[in-house]
Amino acid sequence: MSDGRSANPYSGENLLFLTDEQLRQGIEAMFFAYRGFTADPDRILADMAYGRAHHRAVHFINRAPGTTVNNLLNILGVTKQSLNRVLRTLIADGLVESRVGQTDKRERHLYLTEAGHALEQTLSDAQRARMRAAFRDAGPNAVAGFRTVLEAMMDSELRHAYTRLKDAAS
Amino acid sequence: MSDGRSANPYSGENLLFLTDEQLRQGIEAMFFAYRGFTADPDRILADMAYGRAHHRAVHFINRAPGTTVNNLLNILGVTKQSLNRVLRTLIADGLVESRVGQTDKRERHLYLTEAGHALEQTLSDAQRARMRAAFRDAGPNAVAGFRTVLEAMMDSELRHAYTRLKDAAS
DNA sequence: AGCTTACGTCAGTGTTGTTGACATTCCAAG
DNA sequence: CTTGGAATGTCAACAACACTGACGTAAGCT
Repeated sequence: MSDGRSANPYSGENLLFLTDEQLRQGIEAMFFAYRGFTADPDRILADMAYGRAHHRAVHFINRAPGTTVNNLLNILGVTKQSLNRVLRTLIADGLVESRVGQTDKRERHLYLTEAGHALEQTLSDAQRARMRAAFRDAGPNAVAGFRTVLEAMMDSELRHAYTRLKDAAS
Repeated sequence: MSDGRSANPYSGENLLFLTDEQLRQGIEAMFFAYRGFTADPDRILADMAYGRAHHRAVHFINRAPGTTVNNLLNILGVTKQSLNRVLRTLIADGLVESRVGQTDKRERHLYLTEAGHALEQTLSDAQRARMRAAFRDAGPNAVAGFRTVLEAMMDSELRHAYTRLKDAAS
């Protein structure tokens, strides 16, 4: 356990927060919390013919309107075939619009329709409500720590994708 | 947004951490971080005939040796048919042992075999390594906040399951 | 004896991931 | 200018893993 890094500001007894038992509790907290995190949208989606994959697609198309399929692929981390099945149903149902690229006609730019925005609102309202309650209960200091740890846990490519989205919103 | 709870210690401009944009960033952080969280075990499991479901089962059997099938069902939040498929392969491959209950012979108590422990070690070593790096980078204060928010995000039943596991380890 | 509980299993279905094959479009080398 | 390769996106088939529903067995409880 003690790796003896002298550059680390937390030394000696303060390293107790890095014991295997602490890490295991962090792992389990992550597991149980993620279940809660997806529970509300999942309940809403269960009534429709959609699943979690549709939610993710709708979320990120709303977040970055006009994004290409390839771009969305990198963010979601699935194969293009997998994403395509989801997009096909969303387009067929009139929730997403796919426009051929102006400069590069190979690209498809994705936009939410009115109905798509409505679904996105419904889903993210539910998810934000839980997040808001958790944030409020925990307080701003805990929220800052929450985000610091999560960012440190991401793969570096995903952290960049996350940062780009974050910065684009400002 | 402003719910005007006077019992809340964070008021006025401090509520900025509860804006929709902040919540959205929390949601995205959760999404990307969870991908990182499962990436390492997934890579290991991909080479075997196992998946994430096997990992979860092995993790919690290791965590609570002798647990019953029903108990595991509640923790994992899947149907018995779903869990059974996983358990059957784990037992057939000699990673998990199922013992008929002493007092109640209807129950099956689950234990990891030597080989089961070996797999659990491999998987949780990989997962803990990432968690440890994230915790160390973020520092103990952030880690405390991380766990506070995650606990607040759980469903209450799951929070109880989580707390029981946590307390049982002390 | 009859009801409930715990567990296992078979059959069928849906979502979501995968690989393989293919069409279209762009671009650059010859 | 043509041709070959790279990039983008679509269609088809398959695997993993969740779900529901129905049924069977053994054991405990009233």
